[in-house]
Amino acid sequence: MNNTSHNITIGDVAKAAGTSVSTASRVLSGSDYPVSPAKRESVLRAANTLGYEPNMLGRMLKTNTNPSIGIIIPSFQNPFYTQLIMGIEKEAMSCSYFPLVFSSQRSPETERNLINNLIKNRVKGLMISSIDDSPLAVEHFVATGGKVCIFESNYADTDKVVNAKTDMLGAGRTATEYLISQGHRDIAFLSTPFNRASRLMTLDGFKLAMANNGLPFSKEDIITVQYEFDTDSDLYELEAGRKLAGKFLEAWKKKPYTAIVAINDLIAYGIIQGLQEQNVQIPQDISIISFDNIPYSGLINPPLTTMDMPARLLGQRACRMITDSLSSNEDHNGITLSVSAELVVRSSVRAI
Amino acid sequence: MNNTSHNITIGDVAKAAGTSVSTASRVLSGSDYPVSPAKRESVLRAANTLGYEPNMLGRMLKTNTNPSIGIIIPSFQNPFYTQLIMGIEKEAMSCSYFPLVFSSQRSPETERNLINNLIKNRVKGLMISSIDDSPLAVEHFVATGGKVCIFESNYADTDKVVNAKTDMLGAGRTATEYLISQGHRDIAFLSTPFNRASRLMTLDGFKLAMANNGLPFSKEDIITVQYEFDTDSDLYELEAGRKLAGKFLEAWKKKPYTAIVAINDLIAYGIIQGLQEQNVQIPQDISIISFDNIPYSGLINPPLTTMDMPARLLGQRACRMITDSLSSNEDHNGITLSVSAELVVRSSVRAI
DNA sequence: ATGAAAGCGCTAACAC
DNA sequence: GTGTTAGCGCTTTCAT
Repeated sequence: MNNTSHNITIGDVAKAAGTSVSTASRVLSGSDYPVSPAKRESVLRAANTLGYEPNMLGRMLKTNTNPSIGIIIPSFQNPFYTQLIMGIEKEAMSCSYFPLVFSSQRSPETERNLINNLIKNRVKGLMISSIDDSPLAVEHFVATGGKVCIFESNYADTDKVVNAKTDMLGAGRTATEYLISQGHRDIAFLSTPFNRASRLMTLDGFKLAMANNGLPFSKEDIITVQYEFDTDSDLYELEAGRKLAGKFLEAWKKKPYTAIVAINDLIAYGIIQGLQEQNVQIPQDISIISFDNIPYSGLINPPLTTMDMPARLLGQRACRMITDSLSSNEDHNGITLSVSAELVVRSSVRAI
Repeated sequence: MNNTSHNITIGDVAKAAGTSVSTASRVLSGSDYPVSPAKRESVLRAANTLGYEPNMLGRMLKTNTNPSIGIIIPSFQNPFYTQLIMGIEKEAMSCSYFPLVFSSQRSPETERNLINNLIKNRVKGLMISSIDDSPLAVEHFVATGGKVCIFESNYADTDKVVNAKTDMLGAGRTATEYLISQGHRDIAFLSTPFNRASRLMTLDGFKLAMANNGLPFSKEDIITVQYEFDTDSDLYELEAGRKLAGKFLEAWKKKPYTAIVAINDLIAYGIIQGLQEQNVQIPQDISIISFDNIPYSGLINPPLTTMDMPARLLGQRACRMITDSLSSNEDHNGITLSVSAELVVRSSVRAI
């Protein structure tokens, strides 16, 4: 086979089939425009013997459409996002949309570049868990006529997009109430910074549950670690969790905590690891609960009690919103999709 | 801002700048063709005030190039692939190539579709961990002038591509020798089917180490589980591992195994889980070692002794091969890139 | 240094 | 039902 042979085009096919390019196009593009069975057949055969592959670039340029939808997540390392992607992919492919998955690597700049590239490629759908502090890039995307779905961001919800999230207020509340039901009263809340709306919601759920049960809590009960970073070889969350464990150990000297709520499973893994290194037993010495229920949470020591977040389902539903508005061209902006979390009891919380 | 306003093109910019489209193109496309500073300036300003975004579709169609490289992995769920992606991404972006990541979801058909879509989009670089039994799709890709790197596949290596892998023979051997050095003589090898070349290599390493140490082994020592499948909500490997545990328990009745080598960490997690459910203690009752060293392996119970595979490094190096041959247009086909694994001792193997 | 014009591969009027 | 043709947005000869 000759590699230097020029790319074969629809014109070549038409010539070989003895038809016009329009006819060839009509059959090759799957148009419903009528073509006689005979011609159709010969076009198909010609295309086949020539090994014709349609050039999507030409098609997309002409039709000003792009059957892809862009997906941007902060990291491939966190199974929560990975499951989200899988939900989106499944839905997208079933609607013949092409999922284009990118990681911003937790860099706002990379995220902006990614969005810009999407614009340049005339991609019209975007689903994103944004880590940028500004909605500008996303707004730019919608200004060019794109539909977007935001899963998470550091800025306020806007009605120019569809928002999709798990009900973190409810989840935070349920988790905390479970701790309380097991007899815990002195509970610490360990988290990465509250620049993410979702983390704030979780915290609000925690506060609500405490207040509803007449349990006091102070600012000192809320422990955060200041810097987000992406180490090259490790899970960032594990590092953060270990740092959190260190800070908690300090706080523990001043107040007899019996339980921890951790902002997510990965962070919890890090906390547990940090604590165990200091010989604190879980759940004997301290209980811990968190959020996500990623696939490893039943495997670690101790098996983690956590709130299951239906990431796939969320991805699927959210994707449907976008594919819908892409094909119908009527948007669903301003609506907020919400799925709720469910308690999964394992062994990291003990009754006292 | 008016959403129905037509897309602004290079022509619009040229008009606003009072230049020809050629001049506008020369500055906007970053060409090194000489343009007077004055004109350049006015083009830039016009582009900026109009909010011009170059249409990559037009550019790619005209230049017959696509600055993207396609990446296909079997699943987003396995952290090994996830780390591989991260290595590739890093390298690709540093060379201004755009990484396009897809999951075949372990479906050969999906994989073929994905490859075909890449061809249709005139993407010229492909890095793949293939699960297809046939190299046809990949060969088709190279026949259209593409460069490809194969990490893993079920078919024989070809010199039409660059192959990149971890030295599984060496890894299998090292792992087994470690077991032997700890006093183990009756060792079982648990794996998903040997349709993957890499699994076969690992097995060969195992056999080699056994033979070199004068240790007998029979077919019965090699335990596999027949079907690969992708459950919707769980890690396929965990299920497979649990099944493997069941089969091993049977075999154990007939032969006093003291150690297991598992084909990878995720499978090992499943095996451990299955064994622990039957109250077998690890490593007291049985030792286990595996391959990958994914980030969770230090966290599970017991912390897993495993061979660390430098997935990121592999991804990075392999990507460089492809970007190189893409920009230089001289290919590196036929060469095989190999990185070697390293033993990480934790607590799942005991000396006897 | 600049511009006019051809053409990448495709689809969609429009005419027949 | 079929074919001719314009043109999507861009780059790149080729003149000047």
